[in-house]
Amino acid sequence: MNYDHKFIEKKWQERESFEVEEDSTKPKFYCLDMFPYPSGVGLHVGHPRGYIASDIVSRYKRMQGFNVLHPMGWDTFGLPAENYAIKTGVHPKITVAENVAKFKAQLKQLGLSYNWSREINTTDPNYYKWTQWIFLRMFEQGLAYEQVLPINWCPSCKTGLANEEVVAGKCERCGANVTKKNIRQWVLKITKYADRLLEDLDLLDWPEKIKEMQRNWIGKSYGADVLFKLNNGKEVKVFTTRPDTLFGVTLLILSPEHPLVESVLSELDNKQDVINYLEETKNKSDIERMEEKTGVPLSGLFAINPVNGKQIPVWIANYILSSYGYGAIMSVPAHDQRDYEFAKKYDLEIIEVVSGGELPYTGEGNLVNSGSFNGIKSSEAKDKIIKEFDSVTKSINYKLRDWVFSRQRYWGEPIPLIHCEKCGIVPEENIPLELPEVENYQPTGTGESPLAAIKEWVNVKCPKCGGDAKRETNTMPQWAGSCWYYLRFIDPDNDNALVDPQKEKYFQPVDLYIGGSEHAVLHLLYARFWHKFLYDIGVVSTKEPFLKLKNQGLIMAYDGQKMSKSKGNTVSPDEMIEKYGADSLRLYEMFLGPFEESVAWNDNGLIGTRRFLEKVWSINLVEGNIEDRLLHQTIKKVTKDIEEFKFNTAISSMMILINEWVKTGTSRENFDLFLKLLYPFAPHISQELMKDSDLSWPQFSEFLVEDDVTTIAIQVNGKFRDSVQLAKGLNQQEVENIVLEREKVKKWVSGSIKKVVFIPDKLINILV
RNA sequence: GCCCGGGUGGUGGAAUGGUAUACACGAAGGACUUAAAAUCCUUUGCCUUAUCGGCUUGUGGGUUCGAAUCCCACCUCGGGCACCA
Repeated sequence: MNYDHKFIEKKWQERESFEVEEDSTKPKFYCLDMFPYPSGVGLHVGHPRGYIASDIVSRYKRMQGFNVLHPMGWDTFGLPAENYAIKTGVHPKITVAENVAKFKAQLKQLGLSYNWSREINTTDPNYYKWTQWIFLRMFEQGLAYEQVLPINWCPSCKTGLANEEVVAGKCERCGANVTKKNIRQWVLKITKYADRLLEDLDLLDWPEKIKEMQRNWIGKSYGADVLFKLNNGKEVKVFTTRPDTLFGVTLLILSPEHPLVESVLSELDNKQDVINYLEETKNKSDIERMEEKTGVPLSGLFAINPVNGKQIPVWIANYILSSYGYGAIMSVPAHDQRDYEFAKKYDLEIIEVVSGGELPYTGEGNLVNSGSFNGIKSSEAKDKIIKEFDSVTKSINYKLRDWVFSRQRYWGEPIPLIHCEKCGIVPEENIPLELPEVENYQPTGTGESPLAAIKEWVNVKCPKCGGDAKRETNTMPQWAGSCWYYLRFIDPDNDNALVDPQKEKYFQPVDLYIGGSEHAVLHLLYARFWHKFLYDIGVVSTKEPFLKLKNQGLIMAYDGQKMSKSKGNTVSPDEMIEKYGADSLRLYEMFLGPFEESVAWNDNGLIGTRRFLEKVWSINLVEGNIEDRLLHQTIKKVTKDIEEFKFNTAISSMMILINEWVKTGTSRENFDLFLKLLYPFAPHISQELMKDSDLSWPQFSEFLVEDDVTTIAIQVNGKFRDSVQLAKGLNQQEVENIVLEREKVKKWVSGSIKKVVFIPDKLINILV
């Protein structure tokens, strides 16, 4: 009988279902994939790599007796469906439903063992009711606030963006150059959690790389605030990490957006120059602004250095960020690369205060030109200077910015707030506040979303005073729904609570989370923030949502490029499944290379795993239950490899076993043990061939794993010359006697033996 | 510029101080076949006609009885951050 993968895979996919018991007497294992945004083009072979790995672990854990929660859902708010609606007029709801159906069918074909009864969808009002609920709780606690400030603005998507969504000055979604726009927006106070988000990284079993990226993103710096008095009586505060260089300050520089600039304009000798400069910088995108350092003095204004009373000029410059620190700096050209460039360009004073090297020197050294601090090490001078001067105080700064949370687009969760002239901002507690139908999806570009055009939705009565009021028309960003979805899988149909506390205690945290590393500072940081907030208000019982994280490497196209529809280099899993079967595809994706590294796809590789399964299919069964050392060594190896995410070597060790059995045949009992090893990787064929109905993970025999003979490598002067099979446990003298009698060894050993290095059961090295 | 991670046959890769190139693909030769496909067998790092042997894990140095593996310098590829004071 031939191996008919189509028949077998259909049969077992119809037969198997994987619902998880809510039995708290059994140990649980929560194994989660980052849920996808279902795009219109469907999956390519790169997508399922992570899903296959999580499926292997889920099946393996079930076999070990765990109650495995392994759900799947859909992250369906966002721009692609909305842009498609703008182009075609088809409602995003319809597009999303089609795409979800397509993705689901593709995942099912792969034989992935999801708990489908727990499926969720972020655009379902029963789901986003709770996204809105969390927002309202944040609003109550003052963590969601309204502000009008220049923020990152994508002129192509016509919406504001969070810092995390700007990549190298470009919009993360569409690649357009990001500009600044002054609009009203809702902001979440993620900075309140900066320290906890930083410190709790230590609790996590995550790739060091991702943790480091989050640390850098949070960007905690220790230093000092310094208060400079101006000659007009006003004050400017700056942040510095180098209070030890205070005697070298030759300039005070403000960002063009600094509030002081506006207020001193009339006092300046060069008012028109400054106005021209402000106008010029305002019209530039971030990228243009970063091209060259420029600045202009505020003539007539000077500041007094608090450590030595020295008068220094005040400038504005384009390289000073308004969003970091206080939007102003003390400039020390001798010990800062940027300040040095700037001072050279405008021929400004440079004073060396730390000795140690060519300027600009940014390292440690002894202080010079620093009055009574001369000769002190710069590392010690920091604290001494802070202690000495009242206007210099210890301070900490973060790169992390609060999260700009409103989008001027249609396809997102409505922000459940009402603006009342009398009562101010009033929460809409009648949730879900559903997204209304709209005729025109086109973003307005005015700072309002298309929802603003729907008068009957916008105009409401104030829930507090009953007077005329208007709804907030901004929507939530892409990332809102994915901030807490892992909690909803625990209790997807609960209408009274986000999640039942008992169930939450049982299933949380996620034990294993698998997904791409592109979410390192987006989803993974936002979700940790929301989780910590939910912990604070008693909704969840753990400090962190995801205990262990694994990032799958990308699967590159045959040409070494990233797979994408536009490059036309994608490979469809459907085609591969049709031709070789889901089991072969699953094996191949895991066999390709180390899970966390990116690898190039090659259709031909599938032939190898298909041949392997055909060999498995036609193994000769022989009488008697032979004690099979290789089988038990394979059980040990596969078990260890799954635990360590080394799926490629697990499969290669199974191949070695099967290559042996092709020659020798094996017993029914031994074959069933092997099929259980294969089951997590290739579930359909394994079940088809298995006779044993007990699907538990096989144990290896310690006795059978150990060989009683060993191969000893023989080196002469460190060079490998020969090897010999010997019984285990021989001592050096015994091995030496045997080895020195061998012809090959005699040939190389001439003259007296100086030294012998002996590693029991492994190696002998004779030095002559 | 700074911070991570890599560089091993024709290809994907294995080996994290002890026989480098497991496993797989591809290629070459052979068997079966009227023929082809499939399957099976053999060979397959490089140099040397072959043997004997020598060389080989990006490059150069070092530590060690012994280095792909540890240390130093450099080259190179990939990812992240990027005026964060």
